[in-house]
Amino acid sequence: MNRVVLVGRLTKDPDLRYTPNGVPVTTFTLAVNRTFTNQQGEREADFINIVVWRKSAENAANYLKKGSLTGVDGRIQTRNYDGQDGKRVYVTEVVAESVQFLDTKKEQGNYQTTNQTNSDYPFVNDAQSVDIKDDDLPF
Amino acid sequence: MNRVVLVGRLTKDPDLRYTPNGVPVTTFTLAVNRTFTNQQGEREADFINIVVWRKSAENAANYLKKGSLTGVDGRIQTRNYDGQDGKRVYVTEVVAESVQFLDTKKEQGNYQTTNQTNSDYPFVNDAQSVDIKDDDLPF
Amino acid sequence: MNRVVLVGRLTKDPDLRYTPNGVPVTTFTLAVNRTFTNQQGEREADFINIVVWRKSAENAANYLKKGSLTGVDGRIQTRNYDGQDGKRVYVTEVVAESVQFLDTKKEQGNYQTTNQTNSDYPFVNDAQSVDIKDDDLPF
Amino acid sequence: MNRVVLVGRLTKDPDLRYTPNGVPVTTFTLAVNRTFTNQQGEREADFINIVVWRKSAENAANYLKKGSLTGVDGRIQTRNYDGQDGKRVYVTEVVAESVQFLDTKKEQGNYQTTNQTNSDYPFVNDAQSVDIKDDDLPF
DNA sequence: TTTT
DNA sequence: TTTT
Repeated sequence: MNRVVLVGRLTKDPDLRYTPNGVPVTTFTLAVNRTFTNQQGEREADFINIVVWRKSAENAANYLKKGSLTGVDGRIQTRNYDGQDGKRVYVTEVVAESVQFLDTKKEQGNYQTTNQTNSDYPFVNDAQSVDIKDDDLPF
Repeated sequence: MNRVVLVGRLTKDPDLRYTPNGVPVTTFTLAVNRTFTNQQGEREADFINIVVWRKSAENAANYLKKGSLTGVDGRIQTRNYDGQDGKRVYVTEVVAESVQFLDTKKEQGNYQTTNQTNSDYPFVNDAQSVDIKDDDLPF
Repeated sequence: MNRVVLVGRLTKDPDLRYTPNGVPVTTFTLAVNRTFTNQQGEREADFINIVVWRKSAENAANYLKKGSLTGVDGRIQTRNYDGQDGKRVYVTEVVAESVQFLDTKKEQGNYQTTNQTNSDYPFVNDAQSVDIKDDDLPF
Repeated sequence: MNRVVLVGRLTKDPDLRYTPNGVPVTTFTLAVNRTFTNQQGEREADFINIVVWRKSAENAANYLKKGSLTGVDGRIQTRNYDGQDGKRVYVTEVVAESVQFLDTKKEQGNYQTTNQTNSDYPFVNDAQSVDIKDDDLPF
């Protein structure tokens, strides 16, 4: 059981790339405002890295931009790789299964489904079946 | 909106500490098994760092140990601090609002509530009202 | 563990009432659009009844209206009572712990915390400590 | 956005049926203990109806029984039909996308994915693509 | 640095 | 009894 739901705004425009096998992957950071204030009475935010695969990746890249109010439904993923300085780098990010565009009049959503092979299927998802090379991911 | 629900097992015994003002804080890592297998047909896990505050921190330290099946309901928090090598360190972790012990017969739960001041309350929570010094946190 | 997160639109203006002891309670129905289409290629919705207590109830009544895009974080509650025709009526609804207004520029949120006694506290919540008489609830 | 996560115990053995087109569907009720107590100091539960489709339906029927500790990840669905007394009946239930068996040593999970047609796929899901006749559902 |  |  690993479930995450977030609503926040993109800190920058989304970043669409392709894996060596041509699978689209979009990354962006969501700023999610906290519901409480800190000692100084300020409302802070958490900055959460999001990864979206396949058709949803292309939709996110097309419809989202810096500042877009966005809902994300997905799961937390951890991975690690060797940094350029030789030390191990640990990454925690959210793999989106669904991205909802909340700024538009019709708040259109994109759903993906897990481990999909048949890609002419309308709701495509997750792409854990695809090799994720660390350097394909911009985070 | 920032919501996380996890079920997994502790990778080690939990670690209970106290802030300078005496607030209990427990940390542990949850291994959450994935529902799908990788290229080699193996089932992998995500390793997610959890922070629990106040009464729930003490309960978690008392009732959980390495391997305990545990449910966590909380939110993702990001923070950063200057590492000993001078580079900025970015941390993503889950602040638990509720921890449920799933191994025991009665799967007893602990609920905390946010920004609580009155601590003789049975379900105490979150402690964002408390100064969190980075070096109080073991992650 | 009982967690619900929804984003949808109010089907009507919210309904604010008070319990006999003067506790505010607001109810409304959220239309949550599905991510998939039915046999006829239409996109349907689920219509989910929401209950909000205390300070958040008053905020919801002030800031929300028919059509407002709204996020809800809460839990599923079931209860039953004897209907006027003598048969038992079973109700399933969502008790909101947090309501987020997604239409406004600052998408202001309201957080409540559970079983709160001290009510001059900024984030008040849930009111399970309060007697809920069935006929105080409009559903 | 419509997400539900529950952990609870089956109130009875699960009920496996098949739609006219042969699609397996299992239903059961989860008793989810509340984290707080009522006026009398008792800990109550919510009783939530769950619907599981396809492969997960068969797995749930095989592995779960009355009392099984079970995690459910899914979405709230509302529907209505004409009751035998001529009045409209309104139903709120949770359609499970994933069911996790928490009693077993390996807490095996079952994942489904949405709107799947190709059923030799390992993680099959949701079956909203399938006609749901109201009288196929025991609730 | 990882659990069953 | 349903929203955009």
